[in-house]
Amino acid sequence: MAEPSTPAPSRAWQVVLEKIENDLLEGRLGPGDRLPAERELAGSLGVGRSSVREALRVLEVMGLIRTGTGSGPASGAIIVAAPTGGMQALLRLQVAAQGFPLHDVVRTRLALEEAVVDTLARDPDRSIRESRRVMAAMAATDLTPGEFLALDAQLHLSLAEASGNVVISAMMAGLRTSIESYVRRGADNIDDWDATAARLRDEHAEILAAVDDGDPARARRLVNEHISGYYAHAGLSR
Amino acid sequence: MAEPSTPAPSRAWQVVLEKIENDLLEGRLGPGDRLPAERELAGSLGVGRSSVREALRVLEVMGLIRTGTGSGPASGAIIVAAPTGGMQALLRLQVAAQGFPLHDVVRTRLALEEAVVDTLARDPDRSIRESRRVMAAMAATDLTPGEFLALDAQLHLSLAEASGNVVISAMMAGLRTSIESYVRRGADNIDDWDATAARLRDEHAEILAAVDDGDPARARRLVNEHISGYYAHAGLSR
DNA sequence: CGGCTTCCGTGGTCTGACCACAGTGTGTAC
DNA sequence: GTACACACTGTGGTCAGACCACGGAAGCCG
Repeated sequence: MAEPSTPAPSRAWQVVLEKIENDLLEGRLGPGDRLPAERELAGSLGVGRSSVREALRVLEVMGLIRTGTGSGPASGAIIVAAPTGGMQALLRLQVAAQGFPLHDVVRTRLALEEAVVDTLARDPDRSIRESRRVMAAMAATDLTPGEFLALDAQLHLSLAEASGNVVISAMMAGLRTSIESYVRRGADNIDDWDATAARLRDEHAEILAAVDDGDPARARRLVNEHISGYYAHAGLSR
Repeated sequence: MAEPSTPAPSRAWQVVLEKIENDLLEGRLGPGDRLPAERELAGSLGVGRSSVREALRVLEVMGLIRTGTGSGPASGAIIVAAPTGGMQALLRLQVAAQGFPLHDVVRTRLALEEAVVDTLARDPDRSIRESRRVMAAMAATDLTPGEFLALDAQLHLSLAEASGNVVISAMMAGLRTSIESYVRRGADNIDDWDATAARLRDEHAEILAAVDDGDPARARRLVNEHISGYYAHAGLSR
């Protein structure tokens, strides 16, 4: 069986990427560590600095490193492993390039969101205090649709974070932002916004109640109706 | 409310990325189209060619474009929107950088896999012919653990594809490869491989049967036990 | 001792120069 | 007239070198 992880790095920047990934896997690099300077990396790997920079750029956009100028501990490329940023960029671009149909994004969000409330309902130890706080903020009646939707996003994201799954949190955040502009546009299609907002508030309360009651099935059903209902109402169902 | 999509692109490569993303969103670019030449892009945007290349590198790793040398229709940067590659790279790197804990990856896979069989069981029109074909191939008794696991991955992926959700398919493929090395290593922890393989075969058959019967709940339960059972057996549960 | 200046190493960027590659066109030999 | 060989052109891939802005650190001077 061949080595799938080393498929002949024909391009110089792939050499850099691979070297860093290996250092990561072997434990030579970890969160918080600083990468060697670009010029040094280029010299030690026998490639040009521009190739190093292309690899670092990829890592930066994927949310693995953060780069800083100047000197001191905050300078250079530092492993941060911030998954959300990378997932957001990937999903946003794929949706823009029509690699990810809007409908599939919504369906995926549905699946993940159901899993989140299912987990929360099964585990009474998980704290959803942050979610309650956001929900309280949404009770204000003088919110613009934009503000309301921003809080709504925050609420759903806080639930994902409460479930304690970093991967799902990152995916949810990414899915959400990738369709953000469509959601905003969808709000314009809604005639009676106040009534819709009131309904959404009620649904949120019901979902949290189901979680508190430890009723995964009900929470699943409610969250499904909540999301698909909104998309249908905003004319985004297809 | 500010413009979240244009947060002051302080870096030159961000200008390029943003320009391409906007062209994508406005429909000026679409799958199959060719991007302007690097030198031309650099000139029209007022940035250096190296900055253009950094942006293109990001797009390439994310699976949005494919670059080719030489001349003719296959040369240059072409929009391909191949989501799987980008998702694989992202998840693999994030797991390597410990941004995504193994346990969360497995739990996410569980959630998505359950959603897949749920969808398939609810919709009798979905064809799972490919999945049956792979399952038949797995019936061979002379497979090495590596071959068996490769077919297993193929089977699960084919189910995701049968569900017709590109996003979930890409995520599943990415999650799978991101933990591939651990799965392989886990196979070594199993004493009686033949017995394990036989059990996995049975479980696959049961899952497909539940799908055929149109029983989403049973399919969910079986697929959950199938996956978490294997990880527990291989000592990867934590 | 305190404040200021200089220095140095970092990433960020641009420019120009090659190379390999693959079509295209042209010229020449037959 | 045809067919083959060659140079040409435009593409990405890469490298080297030169700046710049930034920010800490060391040294200098009052």
